Amino acid sequence: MPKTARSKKQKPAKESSTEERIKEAARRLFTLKGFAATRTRDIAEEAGINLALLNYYFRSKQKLFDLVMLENFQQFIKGITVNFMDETLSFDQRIERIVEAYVDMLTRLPDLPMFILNEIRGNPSKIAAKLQMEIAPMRQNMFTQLITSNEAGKTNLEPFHFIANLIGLTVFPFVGRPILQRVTGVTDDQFQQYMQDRKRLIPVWLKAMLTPPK
Amino acid sequence: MPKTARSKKQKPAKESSTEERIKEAARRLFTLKGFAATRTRDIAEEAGINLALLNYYFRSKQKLFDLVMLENFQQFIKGITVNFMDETLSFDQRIERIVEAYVDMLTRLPDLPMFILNEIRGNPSKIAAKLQMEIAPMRQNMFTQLITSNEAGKTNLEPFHFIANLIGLTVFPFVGRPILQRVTGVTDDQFQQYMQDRKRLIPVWLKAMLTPPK
DNA sequence: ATCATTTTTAATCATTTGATTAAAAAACTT
DNA sequence: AAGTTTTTTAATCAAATGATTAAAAATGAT
Repeated sequence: MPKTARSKKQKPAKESSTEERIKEAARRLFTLKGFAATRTRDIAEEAGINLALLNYYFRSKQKLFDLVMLENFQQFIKGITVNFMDETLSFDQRIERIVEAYVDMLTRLPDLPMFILNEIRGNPSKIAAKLQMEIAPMRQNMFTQLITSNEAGKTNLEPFHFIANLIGLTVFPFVGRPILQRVTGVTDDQFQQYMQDRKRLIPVWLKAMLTPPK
Repeated sequence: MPKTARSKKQKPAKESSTEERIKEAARRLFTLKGFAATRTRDIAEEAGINLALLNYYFRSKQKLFDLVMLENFQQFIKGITVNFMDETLSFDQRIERIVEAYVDMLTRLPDLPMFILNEIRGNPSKIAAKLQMEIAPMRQNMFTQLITSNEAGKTNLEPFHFIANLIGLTVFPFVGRPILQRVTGVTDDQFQQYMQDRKRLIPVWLKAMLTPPK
């Protein structure tokens, strides 16, 4: 048995311990290929360990997946909540921060959104509850701002559209990158530069959408 | 052997022939769960046929998948090309038509984009060539329009951003629907209505983006 | 050094899964 | 009806795959 409940020995924190190596190998493969297409033997090979160790540390493929999934998921929503709940920022500033945080996160972890979207589709209910909990306060906050703004006559955009546009403009280029790069013919470097540009552009666009011309 | 090359007998066109039933069952499952997660036995059950018939008609799971994949893919890009190459339409009109065609298509086949995105990610090269071919003329056309428009000083938006925004605003709500509905708390009916609204809104937004305030 | 505990390995198991085969059933031809 | 072809089925195969086991190796404690 692996010493789960920290027993006598000290564990070297976050080092490249076997356990950590397996988890990171699993994260790479699961995130890239999904649950069904990932073989436990591939994970073992990627981590450079014996197949049995995977089960020794994590009991089963499913358990390992759930663990990775949870961590990926938390990573994914961290960007929004942190910035959005900062009461010292104006609405516009929050949008700027969220877009920036997201572009940075997606630049580091470009496969994350597809992974999340796939898993949510596969298990509509499993993640759903968690998601709703974590995101509830932000939703409340953003809705309130938009609705009062609408009532004041300054804007006239449904919160649904605003959120769809915010996420769509920010996340989609990463999700659809393979198609997008083919269609537009941009190089990897150019793509990265465009993503950086969007940090500045998306907030401007979103603002423009809030006050449509006609 | 199945009579592939139309032999003596007449095949009842598009009826619910066994072959067609298998293909449609396969399409549903492949599109919903992806290649790896779909079992041939599930397809057989969904189609209400014996497992061996799947191989009798389509040789292998992979062959069946490739067939479905190709048809899905053609379906997916049909909407753009048809409308975009219509020389009698203005640029603005083309955008309106594309958005409308896409929203309608995605309303009918909401799982298609995730399927395409997943498969392209899995086989970067396989589909890529086909995609590039089919889309090349449209790309040429749209780029030309945008670049001349930029040079004339009327706009100043990179074609890359324009295309990313067009696809992002149109396709993403369908891809991210599970998340989006949770976050915003809208019902299925409301979602459909919002998508219909977006046919009108997206072209307006895109136009607004082309002429940014500052 | 000796012993106990933890970690790692090779071998193996049991199930799942894509595919095949041989025979039965159905459809069609004459 | 008899014969031929096409379609369908049940049974089975072979490989892949998740998991387990028993023993070896490594690590730590006394």
